[in-house]
Amino acid sequence: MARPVQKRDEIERAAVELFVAQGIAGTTTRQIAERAHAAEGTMYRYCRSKEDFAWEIYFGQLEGLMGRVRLAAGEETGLEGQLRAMVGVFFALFDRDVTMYSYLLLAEHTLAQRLPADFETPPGLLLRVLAEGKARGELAEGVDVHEAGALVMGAVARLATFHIYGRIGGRLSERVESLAALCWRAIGHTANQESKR
Amino acid sequence: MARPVQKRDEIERAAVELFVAQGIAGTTTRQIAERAHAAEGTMYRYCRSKEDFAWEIYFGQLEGLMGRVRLAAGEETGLEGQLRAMVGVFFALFDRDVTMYSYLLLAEHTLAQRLPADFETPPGLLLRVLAEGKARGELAEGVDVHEAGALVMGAVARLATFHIYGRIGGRLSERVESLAALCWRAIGHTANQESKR
Amino acid sequence: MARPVQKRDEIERAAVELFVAQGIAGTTTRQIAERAHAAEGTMYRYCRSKEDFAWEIYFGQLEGLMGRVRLAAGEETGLEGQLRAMVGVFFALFDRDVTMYSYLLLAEHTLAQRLPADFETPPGLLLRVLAEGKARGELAEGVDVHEAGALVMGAVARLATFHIYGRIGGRLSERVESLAALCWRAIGHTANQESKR
Amino acid sequence: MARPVQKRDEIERAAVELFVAQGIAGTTTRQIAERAHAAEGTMYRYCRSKEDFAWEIYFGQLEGLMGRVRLAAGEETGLEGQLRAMVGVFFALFDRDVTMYSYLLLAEHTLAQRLPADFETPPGLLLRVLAEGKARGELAEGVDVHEAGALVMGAVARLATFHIYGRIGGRLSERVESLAALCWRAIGHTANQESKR
DNA sequence: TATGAATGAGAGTTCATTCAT
DNA sequence: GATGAATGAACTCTCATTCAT
Repeated sequence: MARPVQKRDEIERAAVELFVAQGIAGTTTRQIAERAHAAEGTMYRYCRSKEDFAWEIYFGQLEGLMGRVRLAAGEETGLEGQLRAMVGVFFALFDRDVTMYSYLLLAEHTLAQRLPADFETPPGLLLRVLAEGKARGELAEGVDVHEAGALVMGAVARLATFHIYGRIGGRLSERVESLAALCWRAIGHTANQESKR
Repeated sequence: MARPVQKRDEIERAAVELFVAQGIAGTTTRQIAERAHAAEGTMYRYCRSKEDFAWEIYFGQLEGLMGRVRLAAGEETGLEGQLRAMVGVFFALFDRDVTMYSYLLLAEHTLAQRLPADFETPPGLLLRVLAEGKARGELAEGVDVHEAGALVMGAVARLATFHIYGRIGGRLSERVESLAALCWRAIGHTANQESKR
Repeated sequence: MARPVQKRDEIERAAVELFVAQGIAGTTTRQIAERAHAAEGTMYRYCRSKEDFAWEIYFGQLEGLMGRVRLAAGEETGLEGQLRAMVGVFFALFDRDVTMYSYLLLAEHTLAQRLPADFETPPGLLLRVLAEGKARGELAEGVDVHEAGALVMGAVARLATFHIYGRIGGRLSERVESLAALCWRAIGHTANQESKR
Repeated sequence: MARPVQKRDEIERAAVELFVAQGIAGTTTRQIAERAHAAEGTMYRYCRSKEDFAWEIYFGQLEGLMGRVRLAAGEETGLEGQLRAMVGVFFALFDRDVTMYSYLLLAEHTLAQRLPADFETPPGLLLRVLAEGKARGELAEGVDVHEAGALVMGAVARLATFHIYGRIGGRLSERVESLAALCWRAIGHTANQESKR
């Protein structure tokens, strides 16, 4: 009977953009309101505090991302395929919404601590997948799961950073194959693996 | 003449610890003073503003780190050795002072933009070293320099994160060899490289 | 044509209850709306502002009360009877609607100043009645009208307060006789008065 | 070594004056600061919130008052003398500091609820003294303690109100004798008491 | 008539900074 | 050099009020 909700999405988007550029604590509610062409009070219809708002956006997006990553990884049977699929999901998000990707990266240091203890994060899932792959003998001999995980997760995050800071251009999706191959060469068990070292 | 600049170090340390835990904007001068057992006004004998303080610490530490990285890389001639040496410097800092390592990592998103345009950062140096190595034919065929850089830089940063969040323990210095080897298998040119793929 | 001004009463009641519990300034329109099961904007169909609303309720109720007090006092000729009648009216209101009684008491400090200069308030009427009684020789010798008024008005107000805070129970109407007698003993002129002191 | 505390008293006084005139919720921190010739932030060196500030002033003053009332009542042995002494303390406070007296009166409706359960308030003490007097046979026959208490407490409070609103002038201390006598006539047991009624 | 999303002035509070001591 | 009381701009958040539905 009253007017329909109109401003919520704009405010959320404005907030994320500013959070990414200036940090959460460094962003003022006035800046958010201005960028969203809304009044300062309006965002408080959707949250109890700025921190709360930041958290809800983070959690909602992370849940969605994790769902997609799990789905993608689940469709593959081999470790190599799983890694490629996961990288693909991350880079797809990057290409579709750099800002949100950056927000998830940035919020990791601040907000991830508030996640429920049993919530599986991207690094957590990756480490699990690698451990399972190792159990199936798909990891190269002597490779530590955590080092492998750091390598893959780090490569994905860093390549995104390189893109954000303008060191590379184009779509990250186009680099899924080559980056996954790079990683696989480091950690994967292949037929002629034994001849190495 | 005894005890000049007595409180400076305590304040600096307190500040960095809090910056790492809460972000720069999220840390108050009062918190810093309390943790350093100093008065609120004291830090202003050493700087003009909180942001200034954060910047000076960042810049000073980064300069020191870069000096050591350059030195270490300069003592090697081959790319493989250079990479191992650089990883060694990063992990040595981590083992000696996790807080400062974390601060440099965190400040990258905020303060790195204020660096002089010609200042070479860790990723910048790494990419240069990789490019030079590639020119010497030391990179595996078809490997993109930026992807290689993302992989190495990312692996280093992520393994530190894993340590900070308690996924792994021990000293990172003990992992220099294995992590460098992992990276090298992904990107390095070796004799039996041709047989791969 | 059915149900005109449907929500007004509910809103008015909710408002008074909250005003009594939290003060007028301390009560929000949202609280009123919630308690009245109405929308936030609805009360503005009945008034121009919250303060206005508080005032209108106060003035309307006070007018009604004053009418009843005047009527009751007018039916008596002697001072003793007049006082008893007035106390009776106050306590009748208390028993019928504690909330409204409390509201009139509370609003005295805030809203009474906005009353027209010629508006007769309960203490004003009481003092006038006492002064007229004194002129008829019905007040004990040497008794100051204002002190007598303070005693009667104060006793009435305080006994109500005692009830509200749970110090006494039962209906105040049952105490009209005894309290009026108490007061009369203090201030009234009786045959054997001279023997006192 | 830093400058000495200078503003606290001015701020407290300004706050109480405004609280009395406009209520606690109706007074803004900006108004307090202006009236105290202090900055807005200064009051937050002495309290955690405006409500807190109001409470601390209330509690401190009430404690002091109760101490004086108890002392005064304790110096008397008969009920009549005790009542006169208590009225004296109340009126002495009124004459010395009307504002504070008014504040204690006003805050009764709002803040008294936060008092510890075992805290004895003025009405509480009065009722206790009356009950003890009654046990000693000093109360007139058939007089209810609560009605007597309401009469005394109410008379004291109302006379002050009459003064505040300009109905009477002069010092209330000069009325201690006459008001106490009035009250005593209503409730006290005297030799020729039996002849009454 | 009633709703409740939106508003924005202004509230309470924080906090980087200054400066008398 | 060091202190911490004081400052006041700017912050987060509230809430009386408006108005499209």
